[in-house]
Amino acid sequence: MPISEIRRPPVMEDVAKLAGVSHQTVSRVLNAHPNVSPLTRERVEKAIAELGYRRNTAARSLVTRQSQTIGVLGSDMSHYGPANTLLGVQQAARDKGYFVSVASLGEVTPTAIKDGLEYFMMQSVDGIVVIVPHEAMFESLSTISMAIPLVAVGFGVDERLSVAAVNQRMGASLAVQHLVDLGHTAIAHVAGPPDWIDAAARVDGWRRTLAQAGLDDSMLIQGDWSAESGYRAGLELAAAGRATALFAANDQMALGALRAFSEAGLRVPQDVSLVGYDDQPEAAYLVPPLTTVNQGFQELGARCMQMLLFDMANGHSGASSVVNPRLVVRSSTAAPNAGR
Amino acid sequence: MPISEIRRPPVMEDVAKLAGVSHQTVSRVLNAHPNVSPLTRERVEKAIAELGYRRNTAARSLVTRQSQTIGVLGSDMSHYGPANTLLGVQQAARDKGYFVSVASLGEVTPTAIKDGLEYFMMQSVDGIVVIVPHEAMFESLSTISMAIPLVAVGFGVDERLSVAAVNQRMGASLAVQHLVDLGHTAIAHVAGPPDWIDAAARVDGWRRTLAQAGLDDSMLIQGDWSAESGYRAGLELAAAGRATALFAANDQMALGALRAFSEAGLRVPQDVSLVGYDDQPEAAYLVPPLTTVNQGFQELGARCMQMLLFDMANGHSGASSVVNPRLVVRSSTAAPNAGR
DNA sequence: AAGCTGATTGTTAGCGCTAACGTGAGGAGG
DNA sequence: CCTCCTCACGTTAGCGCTAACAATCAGCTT
Repeated sequence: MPISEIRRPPVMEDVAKLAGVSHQTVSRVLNAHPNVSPLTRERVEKAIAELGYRRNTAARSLVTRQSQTIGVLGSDMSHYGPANTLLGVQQAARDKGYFVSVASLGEVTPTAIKDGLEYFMMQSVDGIVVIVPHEAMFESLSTISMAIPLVAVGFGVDERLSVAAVNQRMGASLAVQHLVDLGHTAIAHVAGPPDWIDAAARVDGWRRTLAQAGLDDSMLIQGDWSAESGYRAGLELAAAGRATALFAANDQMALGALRAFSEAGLRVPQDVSLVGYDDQPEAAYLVPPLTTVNQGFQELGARCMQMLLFDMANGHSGASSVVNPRLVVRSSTAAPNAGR
Repeated sequence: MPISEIRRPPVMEDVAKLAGVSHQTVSRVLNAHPNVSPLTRERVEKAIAELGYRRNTAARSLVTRQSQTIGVLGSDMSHYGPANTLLGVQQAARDKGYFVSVASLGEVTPTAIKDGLEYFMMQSVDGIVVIVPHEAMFESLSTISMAIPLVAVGFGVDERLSVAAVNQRMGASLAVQHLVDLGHTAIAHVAGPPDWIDAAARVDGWRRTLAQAGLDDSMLIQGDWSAESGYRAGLELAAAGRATALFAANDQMALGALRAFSEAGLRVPQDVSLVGYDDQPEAAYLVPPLTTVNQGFQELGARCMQMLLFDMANGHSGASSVVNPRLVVRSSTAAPNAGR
């Protein structure tokens, strides 16, 4: 009697039958095992092509206990930095033959983080990349004992965690030192949200560089990454009239400050110098073009994957990989009083 | 003899043993089947909690032939629109209890697209969302017969495909009509890359609205979404000195044009009015604040998931869902010659 | 009291794949 | 000429789960 011709995706057995071999031989061909004769291999490959066979990932992971996917846990993906890091990780993962499963945290709380990680454990991902640059994350992560290799991106260095990060303190130093070198002595800073690790590190870098130069570090204004907060900070600074330079913790806040200065009748860079952070593509097209700090996000993602693969092969390393940022000087910075 | 205490994740059988029931009863509890006595349910739940049991997704998908994940195929995720659409889809998927697997196309070619889709088929995703707003994608998609429900985001409407999109023509019309209403008669357009569907639709909207008003549509400049291309377009326009208004196909190009106008000594909006597109958060903080068109990306993502779920339940619908954009008037637009 | 009903639970048989082991043919070595 | 080994394959036994079916037991009906 004829087997009913239900339309269902071909399985290994179908390929085996067509090639006149056992399903195990098909498996061997698929997994590039050595002991298969070239002739058999060829026949199997032809059968695979003919049927359009694709190996069932679920069955495969069930038995191998590996899924060939890495989970990326992120938050605040609407921000430039995290979004681009994700892009970099994705690219790198794909190059290494891994699938990428993404989970976005709505809010950064220990509970949400735990849920996110559980979500990945359920999918039995082979590794996890965490792009959640918040202090809270750092703490949560240390308390959760993970059976799965995990690499955190953008964290401060800590031996309990494998980390890939940009040296934020150095980036901030680069920016502030540039202003100091130009002769500025009253350098303000609009910071990012204090619970962001990167933001805190930039504040720290700003403060240290100032201290080294023997300068005052009292002009710190709290921002939240948004252009709006930069605008408010700029207004405040213009009203106080003390600062001759502003280091903004990202380009968007710099953009906001730019508008505030413009409204207050302050010219950039003649009356006040301005440095951003991130080097978003738009930074070069502001009026005036923005001096800023470039972070290599693509490279960060690649390094991250590299570390993850290492940890996956050799167990947890607790290593860290630090990328150095680069100052990009454009025309929003000049010597103080240049225009007077 | 004692069973060896190898550290391995607990399985259903372990839970069953602890709760004194069969593994099938555990399965029933997990799947919220009706006929389980409250007492048993409670004991099973306690056992699950105690062991920290998590159901193995691979085994589950193997037998149910569903993976509870939807695949998102994207390209150009570094752009504001696609990135935010992804965010919206992710959010929506998560709300509906689905995992999200992301694949990014390096280049938009039929081969790459086919690879991307195969990649998802291998993972046996339950549905696919495509965020690739290129003409090429549109064509490729129609030729590939898909066994898996698929929704395309941001495409033109086509009955072969289920589509969720923003009405780009309407958005462009809104922008251009606003300029016309202000009294402008020489309205230029910097377009996005011609192979982007959205870009083409905006050009079309610009052209139609102009035609309706009996105005000239010869001032079309080709851009590529980047601020840099907007800058070049602005320079070109300033040199020609004919246009009194510019409609840029996105905010970044508008930003570039802004700088070009500033360099050329043209004031916005007194000498030339400027409208952007996307309403990125920064748009409100440019100098001057940018009039632009807001697209609801979150909502787009939600609609998209809604359609996908519908198609997953009822088979391919070929339906389409269109979101209407909104004009946001700020101070980069004014009546022509307002300053003279 | 025998039979029927429905609710609750257990038992069995795979899903498609890989790892471990089994087998037979052919060549090397004694 | 027989053993032993190697290569190339086939056979078998699960991986952890769900769906289908079987079994049990209480509460009714007739």
